[in-house]
Amino acid sequence: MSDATYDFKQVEKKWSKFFEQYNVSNEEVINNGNKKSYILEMLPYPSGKLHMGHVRNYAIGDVVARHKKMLGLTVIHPMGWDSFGMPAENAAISSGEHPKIWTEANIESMKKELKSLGYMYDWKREISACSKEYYSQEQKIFLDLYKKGLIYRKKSYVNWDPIDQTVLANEQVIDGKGWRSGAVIEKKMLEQWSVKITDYAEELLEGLKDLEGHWPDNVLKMQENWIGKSEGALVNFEIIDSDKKIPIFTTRSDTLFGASFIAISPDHEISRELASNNKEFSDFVFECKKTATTEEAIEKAEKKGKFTGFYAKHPLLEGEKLPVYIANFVLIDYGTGAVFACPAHDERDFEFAKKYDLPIKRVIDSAEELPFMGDGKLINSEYLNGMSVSQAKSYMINHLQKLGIGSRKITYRLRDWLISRQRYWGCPIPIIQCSKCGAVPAEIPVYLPEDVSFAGKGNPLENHPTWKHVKCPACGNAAIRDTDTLDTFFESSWYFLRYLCPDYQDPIDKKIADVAMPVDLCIGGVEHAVLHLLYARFFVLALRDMGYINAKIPFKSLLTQGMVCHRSYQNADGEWVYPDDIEKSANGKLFDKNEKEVFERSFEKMSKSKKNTISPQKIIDSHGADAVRLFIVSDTPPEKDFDWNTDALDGASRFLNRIWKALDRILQKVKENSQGSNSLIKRSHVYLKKITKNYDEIALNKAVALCREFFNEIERKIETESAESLKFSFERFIKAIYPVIPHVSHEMFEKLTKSAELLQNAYWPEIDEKLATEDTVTIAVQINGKLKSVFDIEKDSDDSLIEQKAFESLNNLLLKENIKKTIVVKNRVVNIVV
RNA sequence: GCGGACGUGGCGGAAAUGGUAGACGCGCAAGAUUUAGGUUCUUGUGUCCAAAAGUCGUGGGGGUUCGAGUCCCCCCGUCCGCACCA
Repeated sequence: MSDATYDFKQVEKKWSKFFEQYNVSNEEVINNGNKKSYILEMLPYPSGKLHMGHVRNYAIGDVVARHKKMLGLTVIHPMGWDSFGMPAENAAISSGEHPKIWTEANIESMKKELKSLGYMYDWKREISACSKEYYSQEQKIFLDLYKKGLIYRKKSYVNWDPIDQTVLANEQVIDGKGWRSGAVIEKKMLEQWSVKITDYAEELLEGLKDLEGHWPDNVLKMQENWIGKSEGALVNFEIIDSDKKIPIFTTRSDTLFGASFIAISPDHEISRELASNNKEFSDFVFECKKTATTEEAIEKAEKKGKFTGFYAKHPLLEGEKLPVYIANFVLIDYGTGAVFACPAHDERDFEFAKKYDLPIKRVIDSAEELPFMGDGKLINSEYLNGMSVSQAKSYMINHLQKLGIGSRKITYRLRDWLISRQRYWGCPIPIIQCSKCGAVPAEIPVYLPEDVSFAGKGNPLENHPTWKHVKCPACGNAAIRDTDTLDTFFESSWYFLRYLCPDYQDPIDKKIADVAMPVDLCIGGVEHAVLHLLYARFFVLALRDMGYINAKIPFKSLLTQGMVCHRSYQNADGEWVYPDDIEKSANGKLFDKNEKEVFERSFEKMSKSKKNTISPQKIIDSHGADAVRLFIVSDTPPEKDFDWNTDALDGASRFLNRIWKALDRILQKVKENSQGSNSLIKRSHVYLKKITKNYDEIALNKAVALCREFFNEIERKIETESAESLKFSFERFIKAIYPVIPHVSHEMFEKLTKSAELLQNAYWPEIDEKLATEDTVTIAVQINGKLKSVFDIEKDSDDSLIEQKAFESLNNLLLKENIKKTIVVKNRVVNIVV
C-alpha cells in the first residue's frame, strides 16, 4: 500500500455505498427526543443537473449534519424535490415529452449526482412534490384552510398573456411583454384563490422577535419591511352634495389642518364609476394604468391628476372645501385607496399641488424649505399649536374618535397570497364550481389527468375533453372542476413536515412532528428571504391553529448561503465566452476559438446566459467528491458569495494527497513502534477545542483552516514524535476533518485503527479542558504601543515577573529613569510608556 | 429616496472581551528533484529601503485610550433589499 497518490475513485466508490444507506427511524428520534437535530437544506427544483449552488448548499448542510451526528445527536437529514412548476411544462411544450417523464428522469440523474458527492441523506424520507402521495395530502391541507376561511376567492389584477392564454408571474413579464410569447401583457381582472395570510400579519411580525440572533438580520429586516406595519388613523371625509363618503387612512393625522385636497386611486370605486360613463375619465384612468405596467418607469413617473368635480368637507374646518382628484400616484391596494394631501409636509403632495396650483399651508414650524418632513412645533392648527408631531398625532386621533369621524387604525403592507395558476403541472385545486352551490370541496384525492396535450394554447387542464366535467358533490348537478393548480410555493411551505412522515395517511404525523419540529437549521439561498420563508412561517402558524402541530416556527436557525460566482468573459463582439474556450497568447492577451480577443468581466453568479458555469459532474470526475467538498467549504464563510478559483480546487486535491502520504509514513512509524516526543497529544486537545467551536458556529472556513494547521503540525513532527502520539493525534485529525471529507477520512481511519468506529458511532473526540489550554503564552513588549520584542512565559505568571522579563527582552534598550509608566496585561502584553 | 450590510496584502479571507494585524489557503519568487514540462519538496512573500535597524500600514479625515481593524464623530465607496405604502 505505498501508492504515491491517493486513488479517490476507488475510495469514494467504496464508502459512498455506506453513506447512502443513512437512516434514522421515527422511533429513534422520539426515544432520543431531547437530543435530536433536524438539519434541512432547501429542496432543489429537478432541472436535470445539479449546479454549483446546490453543491455548496448541500455540502454545508452535510458537514453540519455529520458534525451533529458525531456529537451524539439523532440527526434528521432529508432530501426531496420541488418537482412541480413551469420548466417541466415548458419542456413538454417544446419537446412533447410529458412533464412527469421529464421530471422523474431528472430526479434520477440528480439523485445520482447527490449520492456521488457523499451527502448523508436519509433517502427513506425522500419526497417529491409532484408525486400523488405528496400532493394528495396537500389537498387535505388546502381544504382545511378553505373550511377555516383562510382560503377564499378574490378578484384581482393579473398579468395576462393574450397569446399563450395564461397568467404570468411578475418575474415572467419582461419590459411589459410575455417572456416566451413576446406579447404585450394585459392587466386582467380575474377571480382567483387567495390565502388570507394578512390575518396573520401581526403574529408573523411578532414572531420575528423570537428569531432574532438565529436568523440573519437582513432577512428579519426584509420580512419586517414586507409585512410593513404602520399605525395611524382612519378618517371619514364627506363629499359635499352627495351621500358618498371617502374613508382615508393616514399616518399623519397631525397634518390634518394642512390638508389641501384629496387624491383617490384610478381604481377607486368613485374613479371607476366616473370612468364608466365619461370618456374623459375613462381615458385618464386607462392612461394611468398604462404607466403602472411599465414598472421601471414608476420611479420617475410624473404626478398626474384629474379633478373629479367633487369637493369633500374638511372634517375640522367649517366651510373649507377640499377638491377631490383622481391621481396616478395613489395605490388602490394600500390603505383605502385614497389619501388626503398636505403638500407642505409630503413630497408627492407638494409636487402635485405645485403642478395643479393647489394651496400649500404650513402646519409644522421649521426654518427649512417646504416640503418639510421632519419634526417641529405645530402651527396654524388651533388646539394642536405648540405640540410636537407625535403629541399632535395622538391628540388628533383621540379627538377624531370623540367627534365620531375617525378611529385608530393599523395597516399592513402585506397582501394576501394569490395561489391560482392557469397551469397543468401543479397540484390541482380540489374544488368544484357548481352554478347552484358555488364552490364545493371536491372529493379528494384529485389526481392530474395524464392524457393531456401541450400543443394547444392555455392550460391543458382547461382543454382536456372530460376531466373538468363532473357532478356537484352537494347537489349532483353537472358542474365544473376548478382547472387551476396551486402556486408551487404551496408545496414548499410544508415539505419539511412531510419528511417526518412521508408515508403517513394524513399530511402530518403529530407524534413525530411534536418531537422533531422545529427544524434546527435551515440552509438555503437568500433569494427566498421573503416569500418562501414567510409562507413557511405562515403555514406553521395556520397548521398549529388547525391542530396539526404544536410548533409555531418552522426553522429555529437560518443560514443563507452566498452565491457561487465565477469570472465571466466577453469577446470583442460582446458575446459571452466559456472559460474553457479561452486561449492565452504570449503577450498575455486572451482569445476565443475564433481568435477574437476576449476580455475579463466581473465575478458574477454562475449562469448559463453568461456562460460562466462549471459543471459539478465534471469536477467530481476529475478531482473527486472530497476535493470538491473541501474546496467549496474552505476559504469563504458560508454566508458570503464564493468566487470560483480552479487553482484552489487543485490545492484541495493536493491536501488530500498530502494527508494520504502522511498516513503512510505514520503507519510505518506505528509498525516500527518508534519512540519520540508526545507533544502532539496536548496539541490535539488544543486544536480540537478550537475546531469544535468553529463547527458549532458554522464557521466552516475557519474550521477547515484549523484542521489544516493541525495537520501541518503533525506532518512536521512525524520524524520526531512517538508512534503513540502520532497515532493519537492523526486519529483526532481524521475525526476533525471527517465531516468535510468523509470518504478519505473513513478509509484512513480504517487503515489506522483497523476499526469501523467512525462509520458506526462517529463520536466526536472528547476534549480534556486542562490539556486544551496552552500552558505558555507569548507576551508582546511594546514601547509607546509599538511592538519591540516578544517572549514566552508560563501562563498566568505574576505581573512582576512578566515585567522583569519584558525589560530583559529589550536588552537594555531603555533607561529605567525615562519610564513614565508600565502597563502589564496578563498573558498578553507589556506596554512601556516613555 | 428609504432601509440594511460591508470596506484588512496581488486574491479568498483570519484576528472573544480594545492588547504581537495578515492565521489558513490561492497566487507569485528562488532553490532542490526531474531529460523537459507537470507533480512533489524546501525557503521566502503587507509597504518603503541594497540589506539590517527602522518607516508606513486595516477606504479617507478627526477623536477617545498607555494601546484602535475593533469604540465615538464626519466624509467617501461598494453591495443588497424595498421602492409613489399616504
